[in-house]
Amino acid sequence: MARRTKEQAAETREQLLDAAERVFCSKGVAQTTLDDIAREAGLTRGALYWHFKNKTDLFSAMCDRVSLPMQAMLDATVLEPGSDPLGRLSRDGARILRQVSEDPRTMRVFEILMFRVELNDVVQTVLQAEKERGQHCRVQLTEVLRAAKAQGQLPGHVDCGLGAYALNSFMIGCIREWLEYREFNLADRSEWLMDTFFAGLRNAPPPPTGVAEFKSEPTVSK
Amino acid sequence: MARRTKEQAAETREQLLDAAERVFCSKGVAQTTLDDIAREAGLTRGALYWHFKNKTDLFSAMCDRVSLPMQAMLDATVLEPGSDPLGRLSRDGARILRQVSEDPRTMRVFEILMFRVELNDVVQTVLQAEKERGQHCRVQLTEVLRAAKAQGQLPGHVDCGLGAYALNSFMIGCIREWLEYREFNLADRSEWLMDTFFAGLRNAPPPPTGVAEFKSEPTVSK
DNA sequence: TTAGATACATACACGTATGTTTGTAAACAC
DNA sequence: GTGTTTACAAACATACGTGTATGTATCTAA
Repeated sequence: MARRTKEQAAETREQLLDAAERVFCSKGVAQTTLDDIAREAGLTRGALYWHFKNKTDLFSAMCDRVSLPMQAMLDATVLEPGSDPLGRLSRDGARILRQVSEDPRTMRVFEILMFRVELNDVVQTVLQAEKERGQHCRVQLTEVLRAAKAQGQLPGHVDCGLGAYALNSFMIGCIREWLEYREFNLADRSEWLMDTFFAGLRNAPPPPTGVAEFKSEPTVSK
Repeated sequence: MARRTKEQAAETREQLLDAAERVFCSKGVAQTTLDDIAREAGLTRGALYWHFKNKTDLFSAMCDRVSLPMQAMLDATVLEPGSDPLGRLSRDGARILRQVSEDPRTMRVFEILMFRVELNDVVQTVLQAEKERGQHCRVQLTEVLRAAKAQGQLPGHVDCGLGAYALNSFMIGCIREWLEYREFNLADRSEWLMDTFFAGLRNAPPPPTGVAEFKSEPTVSK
């Protein structure tokens, strides 16, 4: 094959990433061969090994294409100050649910991360990064809930760390279950779902007595 | 190796399933070799191929050891009639969260199903069965929520199908996030989490106008 | 204009997982 | 007590994916 211009080479790189998204999504990461991806893109493994070190490197690049922008969006919304923390949290959550259900790339990568990849050595570092992003996100959510409590939007007895965990769990669960069944239009329901969750937080019962705050708990080893 | 009695053979079969649980959980299903499992059990692949047809068969048997009892429990709690549907749902949900965080076998199998398996051909039929169990579960949850609404425990405008989806998503998300981070004692918090969720359902805002009921929505194809 | 770098395609060597076949010692039937 | 079946272990054949080495046509810079 002939050498191509830099722009053309960058384009084939994107084509390889697109092909990886599709094949990973349909066959699972471990089950797909590098040859599968190359052929899906109309190329050979030579092109793949030219642009990426190996399967791990390709997977990492594919995840970054979605994760990095989403991380930036999360950071921006959390850092932005305001007078209605709970309302903004609800709207941002609904926006994420909408994006997952409407943007094909986000949808596919989430589906891969939730169903089509297993935590092992080949993707360990990539998923470790995703895990740390999730942890970072929960810390930020806790801060926002604290601000909401300070402004009287939440009852004083709510454990903000646990509330952030519940919020994160609810959204992850909504995304996962919707991706698995796709029985309804998630975008139309995302606001109701988020509002309903926060209605729960605002009307939460007091925590059980004798149980320490979330943050002071020791990490349970595996 | 010598032939062993029937009881001893049944015992080695259990040992193989135990070993599979451990190795699947630590290395991921696709990444583990049948030789890995056999050696973890102190045996050889000969024993494995004697007791199971192949990796798929072994995986299936391992899942059934946990899924079937849990399915039975769910069915029993849903079918049992009573005067406080929401309260029983909350208690049963908390019980499941507790079991996941306290029973090692349940914990490992959930971890495998959530993080250490990818949906591909080798486990397709098994995961398909799990998926149908989930669907069946949601149908039953919808019925319970309808009963709760009929008894005045829920506002009339709540879409019970969507509520069941939210409940299921919340629990799946709680289990998934707890398994991933294990930052606190889930059993101590399970009741508060469930109560908080149902507080949200009881105080849910009315659904957006112009959006059809959950059940009448067409299935979104992939 | 030409030498070298680039962007791939092709071919090959290697390791490794799988399924199967064969071996074998003990349990069980008779 | 003998034959047969059981419950595995050990050995083998096969296939397949990876990584790398090599080939090559084009682009680019001097």
